[in-house]
Amino acid sequence: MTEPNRLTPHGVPDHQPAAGGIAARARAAVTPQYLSGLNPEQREAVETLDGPVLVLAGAGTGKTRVLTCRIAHILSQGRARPGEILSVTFTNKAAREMKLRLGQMLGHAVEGMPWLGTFHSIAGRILRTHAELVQLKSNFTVLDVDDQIRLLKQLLQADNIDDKRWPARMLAGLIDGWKNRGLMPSQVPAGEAAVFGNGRGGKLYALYQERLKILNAADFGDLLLENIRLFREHPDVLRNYQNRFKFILVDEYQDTNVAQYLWLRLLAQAPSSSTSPRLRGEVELRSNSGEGDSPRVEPVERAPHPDPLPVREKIVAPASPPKNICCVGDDDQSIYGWRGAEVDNILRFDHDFPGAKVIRLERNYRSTGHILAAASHLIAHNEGRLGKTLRTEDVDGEKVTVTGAWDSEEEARAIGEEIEELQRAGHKLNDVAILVRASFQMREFEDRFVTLGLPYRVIGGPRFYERAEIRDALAYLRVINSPADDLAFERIVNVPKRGLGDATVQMLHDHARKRRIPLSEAARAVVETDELKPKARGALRDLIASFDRWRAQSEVTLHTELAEIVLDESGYTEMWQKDRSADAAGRLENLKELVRSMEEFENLQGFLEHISLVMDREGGAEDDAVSLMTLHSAKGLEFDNVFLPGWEEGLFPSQRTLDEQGRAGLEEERRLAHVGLTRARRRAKLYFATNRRIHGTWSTTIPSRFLDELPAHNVEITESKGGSGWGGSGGYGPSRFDNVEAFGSSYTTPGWQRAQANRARGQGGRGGGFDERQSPFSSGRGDTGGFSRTKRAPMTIEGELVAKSTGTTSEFSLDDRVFHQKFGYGRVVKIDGNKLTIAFEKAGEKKVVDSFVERV
DNA sequence: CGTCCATTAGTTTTT
DNA sequence: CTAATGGACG
Repeated sequence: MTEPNRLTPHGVPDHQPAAGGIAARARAAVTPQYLSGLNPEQREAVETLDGPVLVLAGAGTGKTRVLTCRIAHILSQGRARPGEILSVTFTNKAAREMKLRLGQMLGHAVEGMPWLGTFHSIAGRILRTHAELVQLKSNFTVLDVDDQIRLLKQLLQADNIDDKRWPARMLAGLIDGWKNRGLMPSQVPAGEAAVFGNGRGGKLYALYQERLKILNAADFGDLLLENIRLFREHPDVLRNYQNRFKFILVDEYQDTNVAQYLWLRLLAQAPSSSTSPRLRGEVELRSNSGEGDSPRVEPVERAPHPDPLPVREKIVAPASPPKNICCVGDDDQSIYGWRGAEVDNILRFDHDFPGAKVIRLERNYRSTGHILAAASHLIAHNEGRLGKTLRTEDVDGEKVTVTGAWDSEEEARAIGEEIEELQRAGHKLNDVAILVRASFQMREFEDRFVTLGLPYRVIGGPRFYERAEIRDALAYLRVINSPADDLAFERIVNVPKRGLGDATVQMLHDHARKRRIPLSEAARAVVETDELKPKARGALRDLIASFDRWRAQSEVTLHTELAEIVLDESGYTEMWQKDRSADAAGRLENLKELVRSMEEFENLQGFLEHISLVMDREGGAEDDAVSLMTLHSAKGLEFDNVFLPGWEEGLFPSQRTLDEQGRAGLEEERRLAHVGLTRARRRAKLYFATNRRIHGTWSTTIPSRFLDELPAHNVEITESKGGSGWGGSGGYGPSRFDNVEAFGSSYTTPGWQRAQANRARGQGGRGGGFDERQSPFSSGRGDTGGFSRTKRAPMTIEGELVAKSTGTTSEFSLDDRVFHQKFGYGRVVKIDGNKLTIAFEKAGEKKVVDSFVERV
């Protein structure tokens, strides 16, 4: 119906012929062609080159187009050369897409943008050029998560910390969190450092950093953090970059964490003459907290909303002309808060960059009216937002559908059938996506699709370079390239099996530590002694000889050939060829792919430097298949038909997020729902199941509150097409539980009984309706403020009761032994109306509402 | 040193 | 219920 309008909203030349470079075009017309296709707001965002600009770009409003056009504009106006534009994205995919689009727009006039890339790749690149200044060598290794954990395990062992009680994984998470917040070991608040390993968390962080330096390695967080340190300790280096970058562009600004923010801030400061007070401020800040364990002077109080750098306001004097920085983002699509992203960064942009111009892009070119209205109405329930109103000129289209299913199996069956129906109606499977909250939901769909013979592909999952076989292969190459890479050496010393087990490795470690030499060197020495059993000694000798041989060959052989030789001679390929398991063939295929991908790089060194940062596999999208992915990985994508299963309390919004992040968590979940809905161009279909198996046991669920928050006018309740259903009733709506009731007396499962009990206890006969303002189902419910609803199962946020059930006093008494679905068994220690404080045997003390526990 | 069984935990994910 | 990890045994 509206195809033409949707595809090229304003005749925007998405695939402009590459002919006649920008210069020609600029000369030819008053309005260059790349500008003529933009709407007024987009155009303003592109043409406002001076000073700070914040572009609030809602879903589907042409964000990437604005960014690329802006770059084209800067170049064609002669305001900067390609090498003077810093343009950062979060993912390689986004960076690649921008490069591609720029190429299309500019033809071959520009030989790439050297400073267009991800935060990490650009920071890493800067770091490599000045590695010595931060105690690294320019060929430092970027550790993957696996190496990181192994290194931490070693530290824990050396410190005699029970890694059962204090898992290395947890410490890795903490350190990552600190790095995300831009905190060096000395800056970690004492209280936080103490939570790990009986107060040794901070010390371990410091030890870990020390070890990294010895190993000539950096983890992902370091790429930014060490870069920040570099800039702070060496103002001359910083000034060099400040001068170089005339324009800074940032994509997905809502996802920046504190470290990225600080990094940007440093670069965005106006380049200053040598003795700028601002710069001195920066330096002093550093020298205060200095290296080693000098007393920490700078203030780091960071509650409740952490100010990344309290001294900041003094550092950046608003007086100086602000840098030309343009950040593009959408606060409503911030879904990575749990990973350290600070929505705050976008919310306070004009505070940080005084005089910033804020431009809103609100014209949506993607979705139909109903979908957009549903998404907008839903997200309007969030409090902490800058506020945008998306609008479309598209037709209303089909209403968003909500379908209830008996259980997750039926949900999968129903969606499967709908997809087949779409297929029969001539839709491409490539235009269909299923977006789930959590990956465990995918299984059911995969099972179903396999039965149906419906082609599908899973997006996301383990990344290419995270696969064991890829990391093993890389480890071999790393050892060849850098013999001191202990982590790599340790990884492959016994892969494939050579009879060099823990005992041998342990002894190598001892030796290496005593002599302060790398493992491979220790191995060389130990082989000369009789400390090892002849068998192990022989195996180790062979291995060392192999590495010597390969290293010699690497001087004269093409790196791709070398890789083949190594994989072959080490017996690694053979190991997988012998493997009879199902995925062995795929692994061999991946190894081939790895070798193929090496061709893009000059040499081994260059390949290794980039592999961990830019390697991601682009799965063959050639075949027509349904896409199956999490909501998170769907960001930035769009499909004609989007299925959104699992809209149930506890799953979506995720109870865990609510528990851990409270109100902010709920808002983030809601943004996730908003992202999900706005992925759809033509059809958005929501589902909830009444019963779902979680950790193997069935439990009854309640429709998501987000369903209630949809505007009734744009939503249609449909019947499950899955068959067995609930006796063909109207599905979701005021009557649906009644229907179930007639049906359900034959059910005797605990889950069913619990559902009955809950209903009887004044949760009402309705699990929900739509927003009452417009809801045809509403029956005088309370407010819609999100938290104090009455017909909703009580939910707790941060242990606080956010939804009251009835006002009656509790039927529980002190010391009662109770059972809670989530927390298990416990004892009542305090009663406050219907709020109980219970000491759970496993989960500790929690405040819960009485209707969620039963006496046992 | 390697294999097999038991125990345990169990969102979201980029770089 | 499953996948992954760790400990005990051969």
